[in-house]
Amino acid sequence: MKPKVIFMGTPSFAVPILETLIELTDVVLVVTQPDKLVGRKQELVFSPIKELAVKNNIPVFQPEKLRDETLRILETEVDLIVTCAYGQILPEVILNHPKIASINVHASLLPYLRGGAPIHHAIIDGYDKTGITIMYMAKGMDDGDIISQEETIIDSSDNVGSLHDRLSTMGAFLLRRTLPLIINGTNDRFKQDESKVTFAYNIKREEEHIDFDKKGQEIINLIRGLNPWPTANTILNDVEYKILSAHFYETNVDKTKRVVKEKDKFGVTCSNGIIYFDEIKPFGKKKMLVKDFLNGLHEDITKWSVK
RNA sequence: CGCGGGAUGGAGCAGUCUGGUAGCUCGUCGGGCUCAUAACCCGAAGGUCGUAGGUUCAAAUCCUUCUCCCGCAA
Repeated sequence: MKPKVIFMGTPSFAVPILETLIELTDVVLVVTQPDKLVGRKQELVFSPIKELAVKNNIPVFQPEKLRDETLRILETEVDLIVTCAYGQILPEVILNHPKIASINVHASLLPYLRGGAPIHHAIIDGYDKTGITIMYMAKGMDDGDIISQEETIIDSSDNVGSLHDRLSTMGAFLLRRTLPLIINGTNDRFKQDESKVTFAYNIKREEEHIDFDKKGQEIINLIRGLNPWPTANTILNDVEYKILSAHFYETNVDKTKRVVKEKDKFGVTCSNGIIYFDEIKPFGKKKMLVKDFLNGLHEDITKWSVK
């Protein structure tokens, strides 16, 4: 007899988790964020989790505010609630509802990086490793007891895209190993070390703007930590450029924040060297290699302002 | 009809306001120079200027339609 499960999640990161649950358990209800009008055409788009649920004929529940619409869940008898990147806080009545437990799959090594953007901040904040935590849910944000963890090294070639995909797969594997232990009650359970807590809040618009007064490695981490989404930006000659990727050359610079150009590459000076751009996206254009960008440029870029 | 940007040889662009021979930087191919080269020199191929229609002696350029791409906002 498979355990009955309610799954709550929204983005593509959670898809392998739900796939694993569909295989190992009886998923009786999927809760996900409401469909959104998206893009220039304002098309109504299902979340990736809703797509998967519909494909598997699983009922979908999309409350605008879960806090005010708990009934549908409370009247569904289940053994477990599993969440992964759902996007809303769960009221305590829901956490306490399942017979066995409410657990969460979180994309960091808790107590590090509690919050909504752990993958981005793992790179932006310069962590050398991160991972997946499966945990009991508690009232506070990501502060419940830890059940199992698995770590991965953050490579210098990693960006949010590669790390996201790796952690997403890891999350599904860790859940596959941990779930049977939870069901038969033999899982570990230990508290988070509150003295080591760090936070990974959602990225704000202004945080995407590159501050060239900072050190090179910090800037590179920001660019990597925002690629492929939402991407770092800078304003050159009063036009916005998205910086998709770049590399850092440490050197003494006489003064900061100016454009430098050499042969087929260009960049901007920072406090301890030069950030050379590799892939950029000028306003209104597609992303392109710096080499291509310079080919089409017919003016002295070194006179451009940097904001 | 939410706001704005864009579409020109394989890539990135200029030319559009002020209609009059299709241009630039690369790439590709051929040849040359060189011990050699991603360097340099010479030459060549490659575009119905996103679509459809209109104005005109003449449209990449002016007017109208549609399609697609990109960013923002939600």
